[in-house]
Amino acid sequence: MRNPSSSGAPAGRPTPCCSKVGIKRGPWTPEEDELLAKYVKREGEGRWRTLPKKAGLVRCGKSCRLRWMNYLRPSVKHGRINPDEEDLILRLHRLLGNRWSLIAGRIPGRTDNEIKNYWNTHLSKKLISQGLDPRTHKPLNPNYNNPSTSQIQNPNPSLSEFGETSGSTIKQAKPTTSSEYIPATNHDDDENKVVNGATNEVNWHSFDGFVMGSQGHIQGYNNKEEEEDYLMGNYCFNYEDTRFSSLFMDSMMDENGFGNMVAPTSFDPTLHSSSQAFNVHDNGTIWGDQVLSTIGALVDHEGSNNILKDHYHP
DNA sequence: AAGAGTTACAACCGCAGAGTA
DNA sequence: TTACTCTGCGGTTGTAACTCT
Repeated sequence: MRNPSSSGAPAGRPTPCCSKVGIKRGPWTPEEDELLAKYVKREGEGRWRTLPKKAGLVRCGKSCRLRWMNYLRPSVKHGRINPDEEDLILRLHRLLGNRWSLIAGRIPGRTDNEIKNYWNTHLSKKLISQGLDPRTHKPLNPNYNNPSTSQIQNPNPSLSEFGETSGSTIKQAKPTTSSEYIPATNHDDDENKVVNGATNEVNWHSFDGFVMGSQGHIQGYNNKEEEEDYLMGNYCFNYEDTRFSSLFMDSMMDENGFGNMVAPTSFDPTLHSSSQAFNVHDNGTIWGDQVLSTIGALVDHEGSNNILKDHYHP
């Protein structure tokens, strides 16, 4: 926390906006929070510069906005970041870098500030301890042999980076690149099988390569109808507890982000609303439209890789 | 028990882009 | 086109809380 009694900028630096005489700084009191929350609920967000005076606060607009966005907003989720969220942060960071607002926009209830803090205090150190550069997610030392990852058999390095072993033998989706992509319509193709090593249960990659899972478990069809829908090209994800699985992300990415991306062949968002397409718990994991927007972001981010767009809008 | 060291995170800063007159 | 304001972003700081010695 900053010292509430401190005021003004250090000598030699431009005067910050909050350094005006009489403008309060530092931690917010419950009374201030209440004033701000009441005002924003009544008048809505925006016009931050004039808000403090109207709300009866002795703060600068910037400070008010920050307090609202990062703490008071009803949609802000308080509490520890769970392992699923952590996994998603890692993967999104690998794709997007330090674009905290973009990352936060895809993790419900979490703010960019919170994610940035969590990254700086936890995840960057975690990657370093695994011998990975937290900026690039690549090995700091190419010769580094991380004992915790060296036994992972999965050919996709991103699986092992985050300790995701799950006890299953996972057959990698076809190593397809955007230029190589061939619509996979033959669902008898063993390449799309996922075999659970413990149970011998066989499931199929959804999206012809993506696996939608539940808390790291690999899921297949819930019933015969789903299987038939899938085979008919009408497949729709409607699991009760479908997560934005890390396997799903893995199957979209290689260490460069997109080289292993596989376009869907049987999923058409124009046929299924996103909420129908992905039915996800509200416990901090991803909703359907966010899955789709994430996919969109992945594609938009690179610009050069339009396989999903092309597939949806040929 | 106490001081030193470390961690977590709220809050501040400067900058850049968008919008507007 | 330019100048100005507003908003949002990412980097950084400072301190309360916690852990270690």
